[in-house]
Amino acid sequence: MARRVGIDVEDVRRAAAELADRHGLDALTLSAVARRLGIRPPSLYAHVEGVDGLRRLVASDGARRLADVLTDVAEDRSGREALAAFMHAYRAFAHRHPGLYEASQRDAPAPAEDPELAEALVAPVLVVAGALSDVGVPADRHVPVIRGLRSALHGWVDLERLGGFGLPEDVDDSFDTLVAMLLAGI
Amino acid sequence: MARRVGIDVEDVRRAAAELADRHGLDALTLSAVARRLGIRPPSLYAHVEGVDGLRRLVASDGARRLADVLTDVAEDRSGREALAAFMHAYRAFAHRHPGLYEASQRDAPAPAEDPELAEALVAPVLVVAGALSDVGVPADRHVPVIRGLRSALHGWVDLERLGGFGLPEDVDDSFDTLVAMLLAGI
DNA sequence: TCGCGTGTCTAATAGCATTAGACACGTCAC
DNA sequence: GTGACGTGTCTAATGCTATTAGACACGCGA
Repeated sequence: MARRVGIDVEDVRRAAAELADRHGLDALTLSAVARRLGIRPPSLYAHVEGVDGLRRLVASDGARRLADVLTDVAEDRSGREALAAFMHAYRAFAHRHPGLYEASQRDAPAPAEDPELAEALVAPVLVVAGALSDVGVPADRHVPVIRGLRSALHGWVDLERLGGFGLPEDVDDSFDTLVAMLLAGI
Repeated sequence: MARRVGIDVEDVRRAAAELADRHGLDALTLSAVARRLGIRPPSLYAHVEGVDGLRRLVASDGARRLADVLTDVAEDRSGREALAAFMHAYRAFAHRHPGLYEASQRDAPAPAEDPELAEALVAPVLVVAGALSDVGVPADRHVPVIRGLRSALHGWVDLERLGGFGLPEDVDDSFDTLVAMLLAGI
């Protein structure tokens, strides 16, 4: 009555990511993942370090995929066009993968614990820094400006997730306004 | 062995708010609140509707207090000065009351369920709208601009809470940059 | 003084994470 | 081919959480 399936960490990651994206990060429990994989909850301890490990797994997956998307979208653009594309890609990722996105911000392992991930996260920063240089932002202002852009984007998608925009005005249009505001403010 | 204390909804609110601010919103459980009040968890059901009710209680308290602070700070100012003061007050509140702030964004009851709260939340919006008019933003652009400001502020304090700003650069200075960026972008 | 409502309690159920320890199965050495 | 070992599962048990049901004490008002 054992060895029914032969689960893999990759299987756990896939199941957890789908669960988080479909039912929210709060629904990401060991029990739910085990149910989905057809095994019992304690069996998961052979693959991840408890529920914290499960969350880290999803978080690093999400962070890496977000970083890849953001790096790619700005690859063959520059200046304002690159920045605008970057911002739209950020929001699009959060919409497509709400669970992965939330996990990537909440539970991402510290750089010291996952140096490979930390390195992957540098790429989009460099891309944005390049675009900022294109539009004349001096290098010593890159960090604060990037922090501001990141805050605005994260805040936007988080408020969308929380249902924070109650008024009937068009949300896509408002996002375009935010992009324009940020580009003008840089 | 009953009627030891004589707890009040206000007592529950106070205990819950302090717990959330000191140990994070995840530590806000019926068990923890009951322990702090010296009663047993089931006794709390006489005051709130389970853990969801507890969270709504904290959330509406936080939302109202945040709205009051924001309304007050911009009261005797106008234009850019009012907007800058508003933004700094927003961040300051989130720092002083991290649990209340997070709850106010995550668990605030829907306007239909708490009309009185919904009305209180209108005040800061009107204040900001007035300041936007001061600096020449047409009324039909107020909603998208306010959404953008709110996103940037929420994203900033959320990333601060999550420990998202890893680099050594000064965070206060970066926030000033964000304020300047937003004011320039409006 | 008696009754009733308020606010507490205990007891019990159920879901979650977690640890300990048993065991089956495939693989690899011989 | 066979035996041992490691991998990955299982059951059993513990503890914490929320929640419901139902008992009961206390004080206030009739």
